[in-house]
Amino acid sequence: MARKYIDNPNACSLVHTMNIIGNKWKPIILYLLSNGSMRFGMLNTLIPTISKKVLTNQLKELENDGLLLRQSFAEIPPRVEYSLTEKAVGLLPVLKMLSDWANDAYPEMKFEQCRIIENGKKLAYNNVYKN
Amino acid sequence: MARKYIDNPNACSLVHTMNIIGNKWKPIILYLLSNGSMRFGMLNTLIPTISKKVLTNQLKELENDGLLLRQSFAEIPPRVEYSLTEKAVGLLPVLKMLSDWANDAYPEMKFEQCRIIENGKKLAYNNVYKN
DNA sequence: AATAGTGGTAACCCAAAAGTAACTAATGGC
DNA sequence: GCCATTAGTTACTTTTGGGTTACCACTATT
Repeated sequence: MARKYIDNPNACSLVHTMNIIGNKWKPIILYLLSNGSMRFGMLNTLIPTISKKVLTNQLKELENDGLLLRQSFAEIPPRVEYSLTEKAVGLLPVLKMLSDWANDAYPEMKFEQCRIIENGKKLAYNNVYKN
Repeated sequence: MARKYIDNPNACSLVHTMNIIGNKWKPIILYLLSNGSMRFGMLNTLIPTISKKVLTNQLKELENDGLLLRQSFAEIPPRVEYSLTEKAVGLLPVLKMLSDWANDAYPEMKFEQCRIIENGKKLAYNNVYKN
């Protein structure tokens, strides 16, 4: 009687990956931070539809999972910089592949080019997220 | 005054990808089906912790997004076979990279090897999911 | 004296996702 | 005549994720 093997050596780690980044906001956060470190308020501005509470929460979880580095400066008003860890940097090419896949698999969707411009101090990215 | 560009040409398609596969069950379903087509009951058995209602739902969504092919045979008792579309096959290497990344980034987790064995007709995979 | 600016937190609410248990249709086998 | 079998569905409950508003601490600026 023949044996049939169903082999998923990767299913469990895949589940883990999805637990870490498979939600509404985290891939975007990682993508934004791939441009370099960024302050909390900047992230909040660049993702205008996220609430502060949720952004705080996502950042905390990403930090706990070792994907983000959080640097808090003792200044007034406060300044907190978030940046990617090595782990997270290793994930970027895969995220790129995921988005490339979508562009390829759903050409009819013509995904927007999310180019966001900061001009000078604050006004420019204000302009952008107002649009 | 220097302009600073924050470029995410991929953010939107990435969001789309996450909407399609970024949840608890879908990557596992795709991974299981990468071994070939499979019946509803088999999927239900191999993912013992999913409820039938949710499995039905996930399969329906995957089918609607063009990742799964559903073949229903007019037999009694009913037989329904699910298999991957070309789109989904194109996604497999990326899923592989995601799981490889987790294995690499979290070596301390020592993810289980999810090897599931079907022996003959039914008993074997019964044995497996009972464990 | 008042206000703006920053990175949060606390209390509360809501909708969507997921889980549970019972039920169905149609047939073959006992 | 009765049960097992399969791929669901239905109705109901629970859990989760996310959203909203208000508030705080501390200082520089007006």
